[in-house]
Amino acid sequence: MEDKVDRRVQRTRQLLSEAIQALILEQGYDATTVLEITERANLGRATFYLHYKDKEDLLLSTLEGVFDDLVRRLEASSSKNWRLISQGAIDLAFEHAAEHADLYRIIFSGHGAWSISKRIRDYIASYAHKVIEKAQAEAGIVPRLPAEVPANYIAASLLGMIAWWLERDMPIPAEEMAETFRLLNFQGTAQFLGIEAPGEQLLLQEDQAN
Amino acid sequence: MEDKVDRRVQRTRQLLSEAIQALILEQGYDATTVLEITERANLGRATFYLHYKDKEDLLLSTLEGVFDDLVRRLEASSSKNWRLISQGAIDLAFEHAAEHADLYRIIFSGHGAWSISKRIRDYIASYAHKVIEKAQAEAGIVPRLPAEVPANYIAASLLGMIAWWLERDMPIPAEEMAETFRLLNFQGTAQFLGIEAPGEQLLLQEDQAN
DNA sequence: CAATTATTAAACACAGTGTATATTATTCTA
DNA sequence: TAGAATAATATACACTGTGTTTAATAATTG
Repeated sequence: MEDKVDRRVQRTRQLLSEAIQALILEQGYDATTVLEITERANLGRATFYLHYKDKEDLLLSTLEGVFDDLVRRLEASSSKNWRLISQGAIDLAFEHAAEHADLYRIIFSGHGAWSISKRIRDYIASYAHKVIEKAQAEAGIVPRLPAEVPANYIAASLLGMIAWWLERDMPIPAEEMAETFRLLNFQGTAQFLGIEAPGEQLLLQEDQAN
Repeated sequence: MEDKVDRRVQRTRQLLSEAIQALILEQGYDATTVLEITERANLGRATFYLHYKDKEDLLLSTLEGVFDDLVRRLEASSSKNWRLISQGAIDLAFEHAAEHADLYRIIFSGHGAWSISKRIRDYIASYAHKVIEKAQAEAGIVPRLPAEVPANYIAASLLGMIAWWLERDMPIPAEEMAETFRLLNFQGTAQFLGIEAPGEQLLLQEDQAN
């Protein structure tokens, strides 16, 4: 499609992108300088400023790509059935994180990537928002809370689980994590405490130790 | 107790602490310089380095205080009954965030405060870990997951809800947020979707719209 | 009051940033 | 494949902010 971009530009951007990723993982965001990035990429420092405003600009445009990829795959997996949608989206989230683990680590490591992290969270929340409303309409449920609240709860807990999982170097396979997350998120944590949840009268069957 | 600290030192640290908070809220962490901090505090720039290594050092020691306060209050509210403990801890978390909203905003705004944010999360997770194990032992439940997983799930979702709540300028009172969090966290989100949760055969009674 | 300790301004070397320029190298395209 | 267009480069420059040192001054302590 867009073959009009000069090869040199493609090459330069690619090299800078790779260099900043490697350096951030090695030394952290703050410790990484533009000079180091261009040295690692084997480019002149002035070249950097031909393409990016500053370090953050380069990092954001690097992460942007991964985020777009996630969005594309989520939209592509859309089906009519919202149950399958939410099921698939959760699978996809963990798969995608595993696939781009290094970049996700940069995102979750906080520095510099905060705006991206927030955008991902907001995107997931709005995605969850849609699913919730669709499901509620279908089931004829009268919402007890504005959908925004559970939507953000879902986004925060999902990202939190992914962050924790990556920090621990993914000790559990992605599918299992997705399953575990569904268990915790749909059913709640009460099942682990052997209690009925407070506030609402909801009966939970609990496993009995034998 | 520790009255041995020179008044001038107390005053200087206090002023620097206040100055950096105000400036970060006004301009963000990165944009704030040591010179600006000392000007705002009406102190010489050299004085800064008599007390702190750098900007981050000052910020961390500022936030440390708030974190210690939270921990102290959590330990103080300890009772024998773990149900009350977890109930009270959640209330306390939202109250404390509301009370120190500005500082929490700095923490959640990512920059510079990441290590504090992580420490708070880890502390909450270990707190939840203890509660889960106590509850499981008491109820004779055979854990289906290592307690670390639900513990981190709880920590992430709690902090996520607090962050969201502060970002939206606390549109809901703290007690209500705590109640909402308990609802979502203990019972899960399935109740909002009108489904039984997947993976496990667990019967949920759902509200029927009339 | 005298001793101690904190604050201060000033000057310094330094690291990193972002821009401008003239030259060289690569690529596009006709 | 030659010529036009564009990209990369080295170098130099001004600038901002950092962190340290020094010697003089001020505040606190006992």
